[in-house]
Amino acid sequence: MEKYDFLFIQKKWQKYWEEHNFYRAEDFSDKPKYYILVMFPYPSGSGLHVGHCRNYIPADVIARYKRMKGFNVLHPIGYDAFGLPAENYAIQKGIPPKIVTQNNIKTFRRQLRMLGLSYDWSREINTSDPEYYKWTEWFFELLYKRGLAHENVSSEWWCPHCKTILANEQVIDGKCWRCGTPVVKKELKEWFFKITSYADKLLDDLNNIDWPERIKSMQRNWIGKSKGAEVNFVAVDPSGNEHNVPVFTTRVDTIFGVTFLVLAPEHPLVKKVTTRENIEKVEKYLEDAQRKREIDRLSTEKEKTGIFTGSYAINPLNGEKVPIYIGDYVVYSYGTGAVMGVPAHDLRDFVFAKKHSIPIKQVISPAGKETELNEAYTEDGILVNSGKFSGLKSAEAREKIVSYMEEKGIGNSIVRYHIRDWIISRQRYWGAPIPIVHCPVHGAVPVPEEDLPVLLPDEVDFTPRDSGESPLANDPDFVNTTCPVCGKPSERETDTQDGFACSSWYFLRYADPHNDKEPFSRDKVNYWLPVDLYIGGAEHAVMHLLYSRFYTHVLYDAGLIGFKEPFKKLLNQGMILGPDHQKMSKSKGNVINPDDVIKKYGTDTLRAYVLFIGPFDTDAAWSTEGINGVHRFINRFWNLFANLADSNKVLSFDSEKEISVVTDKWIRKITKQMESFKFNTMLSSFMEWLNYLVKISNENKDIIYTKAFRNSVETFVQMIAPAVPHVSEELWHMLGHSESVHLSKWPEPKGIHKEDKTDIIIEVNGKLRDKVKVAKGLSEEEVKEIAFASSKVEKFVEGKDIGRIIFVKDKLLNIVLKR
RNA sequence: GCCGAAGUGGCGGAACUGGCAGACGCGGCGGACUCAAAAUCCGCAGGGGUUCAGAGCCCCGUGAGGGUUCGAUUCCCUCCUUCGGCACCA
Repeated sequence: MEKYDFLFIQKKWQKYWEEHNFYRAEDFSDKPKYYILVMFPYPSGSGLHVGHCRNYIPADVIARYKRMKGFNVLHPIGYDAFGLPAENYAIQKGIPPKIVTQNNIKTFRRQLRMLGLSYDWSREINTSDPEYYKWTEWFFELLYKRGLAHENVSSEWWCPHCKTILANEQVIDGKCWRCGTPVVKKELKEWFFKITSYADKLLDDLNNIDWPERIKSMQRNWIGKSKGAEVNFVAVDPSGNEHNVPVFTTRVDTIFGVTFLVLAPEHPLVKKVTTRENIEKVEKYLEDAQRKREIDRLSTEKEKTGIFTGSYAINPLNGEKVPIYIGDYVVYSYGTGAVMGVPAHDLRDFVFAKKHSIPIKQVISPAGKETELNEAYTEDGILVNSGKFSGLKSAEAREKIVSYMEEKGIGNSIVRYHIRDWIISRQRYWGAPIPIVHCPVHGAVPVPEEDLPVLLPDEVDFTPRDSGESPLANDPDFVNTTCPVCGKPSERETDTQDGFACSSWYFLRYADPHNDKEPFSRDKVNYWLPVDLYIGGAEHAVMHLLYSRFYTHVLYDAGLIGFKEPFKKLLNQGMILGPDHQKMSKSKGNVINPDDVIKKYGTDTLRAYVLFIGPFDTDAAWSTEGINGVHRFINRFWNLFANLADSNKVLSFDSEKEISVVTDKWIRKITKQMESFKFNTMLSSFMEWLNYLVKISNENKDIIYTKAFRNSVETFVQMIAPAVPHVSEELWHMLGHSESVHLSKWPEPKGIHKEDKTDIIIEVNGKLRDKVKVAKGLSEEEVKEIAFASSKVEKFVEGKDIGRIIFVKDKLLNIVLKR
């Protein structure tokens, strides 16, 4: 018998598939389309790791399965090649990023091919290729033309290690998302994309996509919509001048309960309203607040400190005079930087009021009358002490009060968002240039479309700078140009685009990757998109996944595509942890390299193990013993099935029907598991199926020569082919087929009926007491008779009164005793 | 604090719509093969009790407590723990 030579087999079939152009996606075929996409890799120097496998292998299984089911499958791959690590590595080694990236891509390509992934390689893309980034630039201009890109001088987060400005989404816990260095504020001129004008659309359409709730809730959170009102309080400064102080509130129904006002320390009014006798204390407080912020911005200590300014403000609704405080629990960048204090109905205000002995005035009550308050009552209720609004319910009061304020010109309804515009400028070399020319006369002018792409110069010192200036600024050949409008000497924009700009549209390019006239043909994109299934890590929840949705919405509004949401269904794969249950990292020395695993066990074992390791969307630890078990499984079916290879003996036994029944059962079960992405239990099913086949062939050596057994084996091989494509292809041919198993049709159950017996569970008081094998379809009376004949049942029933009988046909009989 | 996910043997994890808890795999134990070991193959195995022993039989058991139900890992309530996210958001 032939030995299972996995390295030979995988090499042989990978070559065969490539030579015969398997897996090419056909534009506009008659078959139904299925677009399955994995988040494309960043080609780092360390190559592919097992984490990639957790995503790419299951995706490939689905792609192969869908092909067998008759779909026209698009399963593409490419490289998210612009970005800091390649550049940093390049700086370290003195090699241009372009070369570094090319080398890394070569490694990735080799490793991806080794995994036997069924990509359509003819559609491979690379975001750092001018043929690609030409269109990244083109989209920048599209956004610019649609009024969605603007330039602003502002103070934003800067990573001192990466030496670039970051978008808000890319600052995590006050640290750079890439390198973990604490960020600082830096004032620079930046380009912004107006994602804020899509906040509502991005929020609303979350309801129309099949994504994990976790990701949706993170996006909702990030967009952070809150409806409320802006109320104009009037502050009176020490010289008697009046100043307007708008405050933002979501609980305008509590407005009659305002007993103080708090300004953020940075609020410009602070200096104006502070009275002479308070000025010293206030200045000290501001200084302390400043220092505190720098020292521990992340402190969980939430003491409500504050200080009185000495001045008062008028509540425009009831004319009451309330003291103005300064407090650092008020954030200047959110809302108006000023808050009305309603201690009776807000937890923080309550604490603040207690601390500063400010009166607490109840205006909301659950029952509609004043009650004793020991803590803030933050629920909705019925208004009390609220003038003509008393007696209204909170929700109604909010509407009435807002209309009243609008009428009087003292306030209005307003919607606030947490999300801010997306800063696109990066002060780094290795990215897509921003296609803008700064003309002394015409200002920022987009580069004419026919002149795109603005090429990234090769010969340049790409070391990043602390100055906030891009390395490109030091290349006169790049910088100096003429204005596209007037021809006057002008300077190019030297910042490059955030790498996320490149990845915000790559899934569209796969539909038409070689188009040099436009980013994609509308027809092709409308044929292939939206993506039916997108698989990738959850870490991109509010970065890539939000930006891509934004681009897609913009393209829809621009009439370039016929759909608003890019990814119909999203799945997040779990992480693969080291054998020590820790995140894999070089420093911990617990990194598993796929190359080594393949050398030892072959690609099919790696694939099967990654599928078997645990539920697809949860983290799982790598186990050397675990992979051994899976390898053993593959060897076991190889050994059994290979027996049939050269034989054309055909025998016939009575037990054949049972084999067909079992085969049918597994077809149904495995298909279901495949459809619901339960790869771990799918592998278990194959193991059980094999255990059955082994068992019956141990009982009777000749059973393997029956038609039913051979059919079961062939069905097994076909169905496991998406998971372990090489060994199944080899066995399929050994079993006498000349066409690829991957071109065969996914097996359907033949509808062979199970034996007409079934196990019925007999319970007494809901406890299992006996199990009987009976003919199917027996009536309650018949089963009852059998049940009461059982000695096991009798023991529990004897001498007791029978209450009722629960009967589930062909399944269970429960005898309930009277108490 | 808020939002989300999850708690099942020694371990990873199964269980359809409320109906046999622990599939499958790992590790463990016993046996076969072998001079021996490895590999391979066959078998056992939730915990406890009863029993000389085995079969058998009984009790307990899905984070804790309560509820609904003939019957709950599954549904409801309260709580605890772990992980992930957001966080003075007014």
